[in-house]
Amino acid sequence: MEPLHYWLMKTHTMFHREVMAETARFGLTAGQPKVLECLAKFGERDQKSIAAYCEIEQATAGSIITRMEEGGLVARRQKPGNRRSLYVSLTPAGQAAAQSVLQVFESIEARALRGIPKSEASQLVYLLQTLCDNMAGPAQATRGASR
Amino acid sequence: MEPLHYWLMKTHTMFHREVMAETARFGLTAGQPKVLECLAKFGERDQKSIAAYCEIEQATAGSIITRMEEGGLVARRQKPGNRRSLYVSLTPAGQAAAQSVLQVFESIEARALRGIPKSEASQLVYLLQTLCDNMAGPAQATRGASR
DNA sequence: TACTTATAATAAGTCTTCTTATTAATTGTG
DNA sequence: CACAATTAATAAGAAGACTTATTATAAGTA
Repeated sequence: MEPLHYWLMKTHTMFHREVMAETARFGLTAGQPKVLECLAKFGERDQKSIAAYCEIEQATAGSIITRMEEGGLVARRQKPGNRRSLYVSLTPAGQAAAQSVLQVFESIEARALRGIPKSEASQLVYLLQTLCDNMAGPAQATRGASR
Repeated sequence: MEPLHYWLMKTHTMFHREVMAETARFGLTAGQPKVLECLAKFGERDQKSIAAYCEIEQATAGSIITRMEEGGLVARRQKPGNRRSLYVSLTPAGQAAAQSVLQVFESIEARALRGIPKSEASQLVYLLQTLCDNMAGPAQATRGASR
């Protein structure tokens, strides 16, 4: 049987593929759904924190946001007192797209979890979180070393 | 708390990031570890089936393999009786790289699973497989419909 | 056998992603 | 206050990923 990382990759890829199949007809491209989700959930945000949420680099976020700005989904503005950060927010068109994206996420997730008891779905999320915590930690469980 | 798909994305991204941190010093780029894993596990293979294992498109696999061929990791050849498919196999250098990749995969996976009982790790894989099956199935659980 | 359909790979174009380097602004320290 | 260090964004260049279209080969059918 294939190892854990194979299924991690496959599940993620399939989810992404389903999302794109549903959202491409709104004109969204690969990087955009997550950015829309982020802005819908947290509101106006600077590019650095959008990148962090989406698990991509700042430069990548910047180019995706530029394309979204050109497409009229988001707007960038400066806030008084901080001329360094750029704050990104949804335009009305962006809000509409974001709502569609959230619905698509929900419906695909519901479909993926079909037949799985709620307790096991929670267990799944818990395990994934634990994996992330472990990977974020020191490379070796060097018992007391690290930092 | 973030929804399932967020953790799916994050776990996958972190795993990939760790893999690249360990393999980039061998000169491997992002798409190559999975191709090496595929060839190490299954031996000589045509590009279509490599793409299927890696969950990428054929055209993408082609360009990754071209780069790997230029780097001396793999070789392409035709088999008598089939002038359509190209069969890809590891060179000695590719086999060495593949062994390193398999070790890296194993060690990161072990680290990610630190503290998680074996039974729960199996449960995790089972759940991920179920998600894949569900997503591959019909879009609506139309109770008896499908095909 | 000839024609149609299907299959494997490649080509071209766009977008995503990364890394490294640069620029501008902010913060911290002497 | 002036200078150094940090931080946010952008620029540039390479690789990966997708889509659509093309080419060559193979298979199926009339």
